[in-house]
Amino acid sequence: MRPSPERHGQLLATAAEVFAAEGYDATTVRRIADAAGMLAGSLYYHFDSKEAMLDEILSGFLDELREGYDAVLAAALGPRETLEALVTESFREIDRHRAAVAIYQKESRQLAAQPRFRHLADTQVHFEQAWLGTLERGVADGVFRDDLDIRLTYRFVRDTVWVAASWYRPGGLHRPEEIARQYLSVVLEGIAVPR
Amino acid sequence: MRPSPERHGQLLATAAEVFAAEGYDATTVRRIADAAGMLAGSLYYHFDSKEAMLDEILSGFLDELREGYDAVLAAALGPRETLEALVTESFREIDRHRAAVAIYQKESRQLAAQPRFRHLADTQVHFEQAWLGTLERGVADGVFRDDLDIRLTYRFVRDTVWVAASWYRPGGLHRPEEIARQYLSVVLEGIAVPR
DNA sequence: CTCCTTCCCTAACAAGTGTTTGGTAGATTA
DNA sequence: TAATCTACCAAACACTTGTTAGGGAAGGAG
Repeated sequence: MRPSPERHGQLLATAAEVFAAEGYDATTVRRIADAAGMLAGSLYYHFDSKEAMLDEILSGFLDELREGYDAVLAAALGPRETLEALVTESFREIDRHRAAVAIYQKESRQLAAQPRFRHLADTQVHFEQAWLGTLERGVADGVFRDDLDIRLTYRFVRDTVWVAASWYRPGGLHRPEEIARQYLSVVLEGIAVPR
Repeated sequence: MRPSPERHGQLLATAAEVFAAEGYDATTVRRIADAAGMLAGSLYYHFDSKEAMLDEILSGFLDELREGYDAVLAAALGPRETLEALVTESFREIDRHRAAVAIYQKESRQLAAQPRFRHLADTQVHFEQAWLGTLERGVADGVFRDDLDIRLTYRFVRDTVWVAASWYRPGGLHRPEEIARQYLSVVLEGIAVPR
C-alpha cells in the first residue's frame, strides 16, 4: 500500500524509456512490465494507471523546466544573453530528461486536448511567453532583426530545440553545452558566409 | 471487388486527416469509418488493412517529394541556390500533403523498424544525401561556414523544415513560399543584427 | 425483366487491451 | 515466535481492437 520512492522512480524511468521508444499508445502495460521484469498487474501496486505514469513522467520534466526558465528570466539579462541562456537550459533538460522530452514532443499536442492533461496547455503558454517576450525585447532593443515574423521565428527556435531530443543520445559525441553553442551560432549568425 | 479510384482517394484523404489529428496507433478503424460516414467493416471493401492505408498515404507523399528533390538536384544549381530550392520544395510539399507529412514526422522512426515499412529507411538515406551533399558542396565552395558540425547543421535544417507540418494550416496567414523565404532568411543570415 | 457490378451493412470473430481481486513469499517489526 | 508490511504473482474481468463473411440495396447493361 505504500511503495518505496526508489522503486517508484526506477519503474517510472523504465516506463519513460519504453514510451519514448515505441510511443505511448503503442506501448502496452505488459511491455513495460516485461522491461521491468515483472507482470502487468504488479505495476498497479506502484501506479494507479497507465495514464498516471505518463502524467508523472511529463510533470517531472515540465516542473523542472519551468524552474529553469524562471531562473533565467529572473537573472534579467539582455535579450541576446537571455536567448542564449534559454537555449542552453533547454539542451541541459534534454540531456537530463531525454525520454520525457521525446514523449512530450510527440504526444503533447493530443494530450493537451484531454481534460486530465489540461495543465500541459497552461505550461505551453508560459513557455511561449518566455520565448516570445525575449524575442520582442530583442527586436525593440535592436539586437534581433525586425524584418522577421516574430511568431514564425519563435516556432523555428522552439521546434529545433526540442526535436533534438529525438536524435540526442546522452554520453554521445556532443555535450549539451556544445550543441547549444553550435545551435545558437546557427540561429544567431546563420549558416551563410556573409558576402 | 473493383472500387473506384475517386472514392479510394477520398477515403484515403479522410484517413490521413484522422491519423494526423489523433495519431496512427490511437486511431481506430471505426473512427475513420465514422469520419467517412460508414461502418468499420465497409472500409475493407476499399483497403486490405489499416496498415495498407498508412502505407499508401506515406508513399504518395514520399514518391512526390523524391521526384521534387531529384528535379532540384538535376538543375545543377550552386549550393546556396540548391539549398533554397530544396527548402522551398519542402514547404510546397507540406502545403500539398500536410496530413501525410505530419504523420511521417511522428511515426517514421518507429515505422522504419518494421519490415513492411523498410522502404522508409531507404528514402530517408536518399533525402539525407541530398541535404548533406548540398551542405558539403557549399562549405567546399566557401558559401557556407566551415566552422559548423555539418551533421548537426543538417539535422537543424531538416527538423525545422518538417516540423512546420505540425502547425501549418493551408489557407492560413502564410503561403508556403513566404514561409520558405523567411525560414531561409533565418537559416542563412541568422536572427541577430550583425554588430 | 434479369444479371451483374458497386458499395455498403449486419453480425460476428479471435486476439489483445487496461485493470482488479485475492493470494503469498520474504523481510521487518514487536 | 507472532504479526505486519512490502512487493510481487496468478488468474481473471469487461471491453476494444482489426478483420472477415454473407447479404442486400441501387443502378446500369443485356
